[in-house]
Amino acid sequence: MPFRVGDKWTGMVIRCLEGGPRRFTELRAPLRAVTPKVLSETLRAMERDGLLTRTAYDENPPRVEYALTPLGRTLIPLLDAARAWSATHLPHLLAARRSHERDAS
Amino acid sequence: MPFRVGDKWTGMVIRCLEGGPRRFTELRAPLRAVTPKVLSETLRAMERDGLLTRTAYDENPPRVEYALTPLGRTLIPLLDAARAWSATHLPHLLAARRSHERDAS
DNA sequence: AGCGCCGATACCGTTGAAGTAACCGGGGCT
DNA sequence: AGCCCCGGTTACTTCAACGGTATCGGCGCT
Repeated sequence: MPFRVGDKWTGMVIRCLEGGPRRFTELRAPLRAVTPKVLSETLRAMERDGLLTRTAYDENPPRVEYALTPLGRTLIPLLDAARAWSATHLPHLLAARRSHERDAS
Repeated sequence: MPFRVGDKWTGMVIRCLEGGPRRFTELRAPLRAVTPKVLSETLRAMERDGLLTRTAYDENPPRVEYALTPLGRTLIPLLDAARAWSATHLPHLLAARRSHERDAS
């Protein structure tokens, strides 16, 4: 794929926007670990790819809202599928990994 | 996710193994661009995670077969879904990207 | 002896995503 | 004046993935 849904943050941004538009700081709150720089890079890349829209309101304090486009929403089922896979199979994978660590030790 | 299906090669390896076990050089052939080093790194990581098995036959010349485990096969539907998404929506995404490039120029 | 096959491994360099820390401007509040 | 809020930007650094080239060991073939 020529773009990275597998980016560290793209998927989580989509999850946060599922329920409707969110502001920059509203995105930062649930994603504690993301720095403003990385978040703004992620958002700009997603806007460039037509996955979300950025709307600035000329108010005070400034307000900027990010919202998924229909194209962005088409990714939700894929994320759901990935999440379902993780719920079902990730324990097996981690168990396999641990047993290999045991072999090595 | 704590492991990278989004790795550059993991998905393609799964595709190549869908139809049955393959040897190291049989994997290299369809994946022309992959160097032996990167392929063996990918395969070892996948084996560690229980996605495939490695079987060495003590013959001459040496023969090693890689085969998907049941766990590895559970990823195939996800790859199918990703491929279907690409077929349907990737053109839209690329079109959006191009129109942003035009804005910038 | 020299060469090739197979399945790698060693060493080293490049690249790009991600993280860290600091700062900015415009407005309002005290 | 000094501080906070919001929505970022800039410069610098770190780190793992990826890639290129060279090489290895065991064996057989000629």
